[in-house]
Amino acid sequence: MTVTIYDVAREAGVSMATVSRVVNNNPNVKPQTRKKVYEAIERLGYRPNAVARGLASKKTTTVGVVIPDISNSILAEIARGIEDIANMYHYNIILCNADKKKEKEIRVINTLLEKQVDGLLFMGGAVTEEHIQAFKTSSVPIVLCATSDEQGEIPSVDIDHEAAAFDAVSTLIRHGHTHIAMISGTLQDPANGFARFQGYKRALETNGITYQEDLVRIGNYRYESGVEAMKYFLGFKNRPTAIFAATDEMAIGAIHSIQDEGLKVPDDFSIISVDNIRMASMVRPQLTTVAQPMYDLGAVAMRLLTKLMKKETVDNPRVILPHETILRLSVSQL
Amino acid sequence: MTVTIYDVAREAGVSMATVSRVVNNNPNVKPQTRKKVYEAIERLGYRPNAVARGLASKKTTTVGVVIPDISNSILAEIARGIEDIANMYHYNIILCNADKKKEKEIRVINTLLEKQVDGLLFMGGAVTEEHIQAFKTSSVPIVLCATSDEQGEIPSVDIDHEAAAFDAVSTLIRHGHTHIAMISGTLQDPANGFARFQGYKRALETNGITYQEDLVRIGNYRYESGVEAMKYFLGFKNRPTAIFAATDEMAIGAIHSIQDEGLKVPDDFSIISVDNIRMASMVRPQLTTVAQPMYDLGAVAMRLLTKLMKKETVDNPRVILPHETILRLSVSQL
DNA sequence: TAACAAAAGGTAAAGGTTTACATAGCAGAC
DNA sequence: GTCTGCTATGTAAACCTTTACCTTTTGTTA
Repeated sequence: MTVTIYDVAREAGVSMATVSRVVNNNPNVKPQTRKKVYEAIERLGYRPNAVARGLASKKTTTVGVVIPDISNSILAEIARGIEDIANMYHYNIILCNADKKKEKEIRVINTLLEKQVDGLLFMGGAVTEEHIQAFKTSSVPIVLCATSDEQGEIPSVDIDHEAAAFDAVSTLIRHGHTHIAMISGTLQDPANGFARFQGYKRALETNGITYQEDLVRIGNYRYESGVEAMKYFLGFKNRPTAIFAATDEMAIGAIHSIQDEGLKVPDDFSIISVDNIRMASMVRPQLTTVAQPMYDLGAVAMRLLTKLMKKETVDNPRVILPHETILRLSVSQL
Repeated sequence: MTVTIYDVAREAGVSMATVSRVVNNNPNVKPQTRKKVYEAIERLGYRPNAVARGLASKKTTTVGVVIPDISNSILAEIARGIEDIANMYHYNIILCNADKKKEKEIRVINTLLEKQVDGLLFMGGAVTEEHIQAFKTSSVPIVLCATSDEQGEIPSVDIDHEAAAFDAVSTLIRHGHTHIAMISGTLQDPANGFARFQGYKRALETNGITYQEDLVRIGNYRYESGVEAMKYFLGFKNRPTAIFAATDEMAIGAIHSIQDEGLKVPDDFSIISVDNIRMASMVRPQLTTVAQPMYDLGAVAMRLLTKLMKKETVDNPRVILPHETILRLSVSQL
């Protein structure tokens, strides 16, 4: 049925070791022999069995990726970066959605380790003590992507969410705004939630603006919650003049909420956010936002992981990628 | 170093076969023995080696997915459907981007088969004779998702793109439009390109409207090419009153092209398209479009594949999922 | 209590590679 | 012609399970 390395060896009149050498490009094979073996492989339609190979060599050339949700456009972009670099280094990707559920995350990490992946790329919500424990049972390297652990024990690649938010709000302030509301994510979420909120607060404080709790509204990162939150601010007698949204999607929701009310962006409200999803420039007015390098986040994380898997020494295992403010049309001088 | 089934067996004072039975939930084990084994597993931190298991059982509980580009939101949504169902049936997914490049597609198919996946889900551009040949060397089932082969030899799950386009254009006609332009994809692409174009033509013909070649503009499915194509139509002395775009993204590009000219949708132009991406309802005016059930496409394809992998008989190996016209605000009566 | 069936557990081979080690062949130095 | 040291090739064990088949134990029935 299945043709094995033995069949090829017999067909080519050599030993199986020689066939193995040919298949693995070991130089110690006479060109003439190599040719015979290739011909036999061709004739029999031999396909090396990567599972057997993995068992014998203890390497699977496969890495596990746990991701909250591949249908999220930001994460999909990161995943593309991961896959491209993985591919470049001849690794394949086993992808697992875990929806930021701790229990599911732990479960897929274990499954992935059972499958003997050569490395693990983890994207998720908070990295808890329980995660760290699961990571510690691993004999293969692990890199955190677009998240990081409190203690900084684990190699990671991320942006500085706090600074990104700080820059966004500072841009608003530089445009003369002082009455600035925020549409935040949940403060339980360390990166997109808490850190971005902290950046907002610090920007206000740095510029001598008093933080007001009622100017912060918690959303769930999605469009609808942006619409919702903005409706709330629209109800104020003393409306803010600018809105900082933790994500582009919520910002776009806010814009439409404003427009549906017959008001204008940026004339009546300036809007800024963090992310720079494709949609940010596919909306009117185009959204001013602090770009996070999504593709690079994935690419750099995967590159780091390849180094770790090859046991190369890495200078800095905790990479912070730069963010960049993209000025478009949703922010104007007050 | 690594703890094996032998170590567990010794620790629990049983044979390795018993450990294997316990791990695989074979009922022929005394509860008491089972408990001893579980305790030994716990004590030693034993983790079954899925690679060895795969070699012995000739099953990897892994399926290969070749996808054009995971960062495309439609495909990411399909992928999510695939992964959810895979997960439900305890399969993992090896994901490979192939960018609709034939050569790359063939290569990853071979890699995936080497990795002994239990099945293959293929999304791509055209399914050529060469693809069919590659599929034929496979001993595991293959399902086409969001594509299909001319000959219909291979199980597949897709929508009827021609009918979807037909319905879209018919909606325009029902609203009184007769001067209808199309922003198409490349006609080399069988599904999103050629089939949708055919649907456009058939709808015109069915309603006694003469097809005019200069009312069709070829784009690349993306926003910018929608903007571009619409600019072209805007240059006409005798402008069309409605636009059918092959994809939502191009339709949104067209809308903005119109708005940037100071004109209005749907007052000056009605716009309709096919897809129903998330963005379609996050844009003003909200886009009327023919929805394709993206998540279900993936989910149903994966479900079909599980049946094939279990050698269950399937009634209909060529599934066409229904599409549905979503009336929103970009189309109005002429 | 004998006889038998079913349940529980054990033994060993098989699965398809890689790889450490051994051997054969051959060129060049002396 | 012998010895040295490569290069080329072969042999066999190891990788960690599953599983077919066999043996022992347990339980049931007459």
